[in-house]
Amino acid sequence: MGRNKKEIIREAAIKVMAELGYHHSTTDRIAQEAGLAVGTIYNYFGNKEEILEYIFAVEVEKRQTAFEKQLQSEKPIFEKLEALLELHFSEIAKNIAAGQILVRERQHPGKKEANGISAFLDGVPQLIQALLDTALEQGEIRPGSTRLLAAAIFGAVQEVAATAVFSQDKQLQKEILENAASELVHFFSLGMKASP
Amino acid sequence: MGRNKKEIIREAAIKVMAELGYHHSTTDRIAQEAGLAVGTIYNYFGNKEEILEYIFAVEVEKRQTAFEKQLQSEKPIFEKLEALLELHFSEIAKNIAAGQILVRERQHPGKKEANGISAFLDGVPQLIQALLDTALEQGEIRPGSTRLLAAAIFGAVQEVAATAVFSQDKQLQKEILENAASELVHFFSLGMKASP
Amino acid sequence: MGRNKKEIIREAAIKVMAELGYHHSTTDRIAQEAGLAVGTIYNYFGNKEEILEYIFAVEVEKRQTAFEKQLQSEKPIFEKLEALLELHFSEIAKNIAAGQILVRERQHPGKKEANGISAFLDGVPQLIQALLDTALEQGEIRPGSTRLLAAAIFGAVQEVAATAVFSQDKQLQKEILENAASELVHFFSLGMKASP
Amino acid sequence: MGRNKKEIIREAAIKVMAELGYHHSTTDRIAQEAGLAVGTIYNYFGNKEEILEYIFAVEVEKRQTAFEKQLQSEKPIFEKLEALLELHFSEIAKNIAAGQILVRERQHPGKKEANGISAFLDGVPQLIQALLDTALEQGEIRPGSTRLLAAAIFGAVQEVAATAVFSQDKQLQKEILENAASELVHFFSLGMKASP
DNA sequence: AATGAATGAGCATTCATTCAT
DNA sequence: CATGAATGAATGCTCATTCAT
Repeated sequence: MGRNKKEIIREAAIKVMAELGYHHSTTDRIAQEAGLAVGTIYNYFGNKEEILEYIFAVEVEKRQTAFEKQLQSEKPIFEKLEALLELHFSEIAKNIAAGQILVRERQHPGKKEANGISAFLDGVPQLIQALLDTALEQGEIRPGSTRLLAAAIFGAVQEVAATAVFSQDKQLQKEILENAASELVHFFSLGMKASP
Repeated sequence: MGRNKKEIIREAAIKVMAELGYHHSTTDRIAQEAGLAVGTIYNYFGNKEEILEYIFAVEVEKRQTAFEKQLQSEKPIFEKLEALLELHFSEIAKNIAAGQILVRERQHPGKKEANGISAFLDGVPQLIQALLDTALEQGEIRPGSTRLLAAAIFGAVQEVAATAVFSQDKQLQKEILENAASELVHFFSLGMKASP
Repeated sequence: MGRNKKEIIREAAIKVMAELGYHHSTTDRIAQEAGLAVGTIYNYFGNKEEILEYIFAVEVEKRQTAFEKQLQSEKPIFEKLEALLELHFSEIAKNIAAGQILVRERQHPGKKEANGISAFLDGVPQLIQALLDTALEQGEIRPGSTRLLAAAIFGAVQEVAATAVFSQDKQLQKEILENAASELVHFFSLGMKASP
Repeated sequence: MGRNKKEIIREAAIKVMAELGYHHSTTDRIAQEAGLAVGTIYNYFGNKEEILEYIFAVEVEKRQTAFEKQLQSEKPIFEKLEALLELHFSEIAKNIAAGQILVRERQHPGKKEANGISAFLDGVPQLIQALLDTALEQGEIRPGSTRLLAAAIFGAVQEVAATAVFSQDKQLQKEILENAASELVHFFSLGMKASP
């Protein structure tokens, strides 16, 4: 029951924050969207920021297990990566508004403690780096700074997702989200250069 | 004189916004940092957001001519790209605070008209795409969605820059900024895959 | 049973209000301290203020009978007074927290009807005045405004009690509470002036 | 000019807080009473509590110099005391509303640092005690706990003032305020007891 | 009677912007 | 042009009270 209410608030907040951005989203507006009184929000969240953190946390959790599964699998790195991106983009396709938030909000006002936001913005790059480190040991990828590469990959994925979720053209949006995983992995593995 | 004042405000705003983020930066604080009265700011900018736009606009302008020069040159695409990134990262190295803003602020609350912010966030990917389109025609790169690739490249660059400018480790920061251009272009051209 | 619950709430409220003051004491906090649900409080009290009134009322009642007894006794005024203060300070010593409330809270936001609070803040001075009026008739005390003297005495007692109950030094607290009655009566009867 | 504005706010706040009590006084209401915008209040005070502190501080200051003068004079203790009370009650007579606040508000939520409120509630009793200590050394008063006596005197004065300022009967109010000083000092020096 | 989730009026405080000097 | 005091709409959050279960 309580879970249900918290869920209602999360969904309302996603709708509102996707539309207005975190800073222009008021707690009153979120409450209204949720069909609840403002006070009710504060029975489930300590403050406005915690709502955003929770939105991130839920999205992170959705990807978490998949991530761990792939990390431990024996598949070649690029297959792992593609599986992860496939999941990521399909989740975004299922919830464009959440995708907009994931891609646009960057509040780390102090970056205190581990919260859902830094779990995503900092945690995901770290996981990617772990993936690359393993691949490097296995000789699957060329030598290079896995830290830098992980950042590059994360950024690339985020920006492609951003392009999709903020696209006005719904057809284009769908296309990008469907093809992004394979196109990006292709790009990440072989680069853009035409074969000689 | 006027130009000078506007410049003073821009620099003060960069300092403040880099530290506090756009939303937590007050006009009073910026005025204080600039050694001016708040009112004076409004003689040079219509409102707070215009300051941010101007910060972006100036950074865009710094890269503009270089971009156009490269677009028209006959060099191979990856040399062009590397030249551009070299410039970009060296500019960031010269002004870390400005880099933090470039990389963190994403206010398109309506994305009204063309402003300095969208000139960067939307314009740069478009320019990259133009670059790729030309390269594609020349057969320098494999077929593929240049739009998606352009977004990926822009995102990768932004995130690597973010890693650098928010790094506490100044030595690491310097390293990343120095090597990012060549490492990224290498990555973009040939991918990560180990050669067989 | 019901009586018991009301008592539990009163005691919890004393603990909380002594610590936080009336205005910073929340009904939730009181309920928690009482081991009850907030709603339950409202089965025994109409609103938060009534709890405070009840606290005062109970303390007043404890002193009431003693007061009446003394009023009707034939003892000299200062013996009566000392007996009353003795009772008062020993009650406070038995329940410091209640004493803190008695001494610190002064909500007469309208002073509507007769409630426990005004029964204490207004009633006690009136009773003292009655005592003095009798003594005056008997020629036990000098002529003078008994209203003013009653107020002075009440205020003096309250402030001495305040000094004690808010003292950090538990030893000092005990000392004050033990000696206050006799010292104050001495003071009230003969004043401070050194005998010639 | 600024001084003037702060003064206007202080006076408005006295009016409002005397009527409604500190906790029921809203900043909006104070601003309205002052003929200013709420924001303006915050140009002169950090928060609502500081207004109350300032009210106390100003009242304290009015009595400060007189206090110091009397402390250093050679007059007999009871003359000093009477002079002080004379001042105190005449100040209250000049500003009944301020007197109501002085007598009713007891916010020491933490009693952090020295503020105007504790300067009054704690400071004045200490000053009285210092006065008594000197008198004791001089043999002007009987031996006894000057701490307790100081508290008693302070409380007596406060309560008599309270009786006056909250009296509906304006004539009575005037009378009390006029006679309080001499009546109280008489009481303090010789007590109430009828001479044998 | 007991519960405690839901309520929403209420309020302190912030801060971009204005404009008289 | 420069100033900075004044403005007041906007907003996050609290908490006494209610009421369906």
